[in-house]
Parts: sequence; structure tokens; C-alpha cells
Amino acid sequence: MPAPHATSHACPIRDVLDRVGDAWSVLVITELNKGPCRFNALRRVVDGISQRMLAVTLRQLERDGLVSRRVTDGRPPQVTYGLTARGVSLHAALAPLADWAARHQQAIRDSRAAFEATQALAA
Amino acid sequence: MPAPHATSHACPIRDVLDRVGDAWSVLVITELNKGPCRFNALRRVVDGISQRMLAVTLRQLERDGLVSRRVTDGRPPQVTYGLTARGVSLHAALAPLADWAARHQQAIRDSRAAFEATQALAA
DNA sequence: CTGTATCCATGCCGATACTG
DNA sequence: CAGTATCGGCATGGATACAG
Repeated sequence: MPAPHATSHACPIRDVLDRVGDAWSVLVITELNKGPCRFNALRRVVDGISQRMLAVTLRQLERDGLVSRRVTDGRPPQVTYGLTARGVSLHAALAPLADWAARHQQAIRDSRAAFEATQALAA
Repeated sequence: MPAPHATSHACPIRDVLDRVGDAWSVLVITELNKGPCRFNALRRVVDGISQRMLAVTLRQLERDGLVSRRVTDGRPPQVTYGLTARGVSLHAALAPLADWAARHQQAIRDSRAAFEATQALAA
């Protein structure tokens, strides 16, 4: 998105999707919802995320007050991340969408296959 | 996302977000939820979307069985888009997220401002 | 009016290397 | 362990031109 459009102001969900739509955010939130977690532990469990994207994602979430960052200096230094109350509430708001996804997953795959079959005929 | 990761299979919400996270999809679905709409009418109301992205977005949604496409040939030719039952159910599943967004919008902006103020101090 | 095809700028993100 | 900095490839998406 190059510039904020007219619809942006009127549509708060657009803002949320910009944050949540990157896919990593939701995975991180889902993991943290299970309980606080350290950086590298998160890195292992999210699987596939690069060190950079985990750092960036966590910064964004922290910035938005969705994730808390607690530093316990020592040898070695530890940083523990967790969901804030706001983060938990976002996770809850995500639940219906997750349900929908789970319930329609297969039907969507079928539709997609059918659609592509039609396209193949046309070509 | 370069390749499907381990988490992908287990996490259906990831699939949905890939579809819905592009921001245009949600706006189009929201508009169509108000009632059927023609291509150019949609183009005007979504505001900011390019012809290309509207076409691509509609194709994807149709492909997934979320949007129906009805052609009424004539002079000039007309194409009307509308939500399918599945599309309506997705819109419903999106509602809690939209509510959350509306309710936390301001708080997030505040958090962000505060965070950036802190960062400015550090620098 | 409703698209499709092409071109090209932008920006995302993974890989890598380095720091406290 | 927990990051930041930099580079470079690749996909996204706007602009434009063209077609049915």
C-alpha cells in the first residue's frame, strides 16, 4: 500500500489486517497465548520464521502493546515475551475466524480444484 | 512465504489469512455484503484499488467459492458480483475482529506513539 | 463495461555477518 | 542468548495499453 486511502480511516479492520495479515504475527500470538516464551524457544516452535522476522514481528507487537518484553539480565541474558491483556483479547477475537477457517478449509480446497478444472477446460 | 512450512498444515487460520490478509479481499467482501455490485461500481466504492487488483481479488474470491459472478450479456455487457453463502459466513466470522479493531484502534495508536517516544529517547 | 497482458518500481524478507 | 545491519532476490502491485 503506497499511501493511506480514503477507505483506511473509515475501516479500522484494515489497520488490524495490516498488522495481523502478515501471517507471522498470528502464529507468534498463538504461541504466546499458550504461555510466555523466550526468543529462541519461539524461534524453534514457530518453525520457518527467520531470526530477522521474529525480531521484527515481536517489535511490532510490542509497539502495539500486544506483547510484553521482560529482560532478566544474567549469564546468559534472558528475554521473555508474553501476551498483554490486549494481546489475549486479540487472540480471542481471532477465534471465530480460526473456527471458520477450520470448518471451510476443505470446501475451499474443493472449490479451488473445481474452479481450476473449469479453467483448464476453457484453455 | 517461500514454501509451505510445518506449521501450515496444522494451522488452517494461516490459509485464511493468506487470502484475507491482502486487505483488498476484506474490503471487497465488506462491500459485497451490503449487496450485489457491478465491477466498476465496486471499483469506485473500494477507492484506491487498481483495476488489476480488483480483477485479481475477485478471481481469487470466486475461485474459493466466496463470491459469485453473474454475466448478463447485452449492450453494454454487465457482470454482477455477489457474496455466496460461504462469503457471508466469512464476513460474519470477521465481525469480532472488526469489533476488536474498532475498540482498540485508539489505544494501539497511543501505544505506538508512546513506544516511539521511548525509542527516540534511546537514540 | 469488463476484463487481460506487459512493464517496471517498490518493498518484503531470507541469508549472512557482526555486536552486547 | 538475543538481537541489529546490510545485501540481494523475488513477489506484489500500480500504470498503461490493448481486447472482447
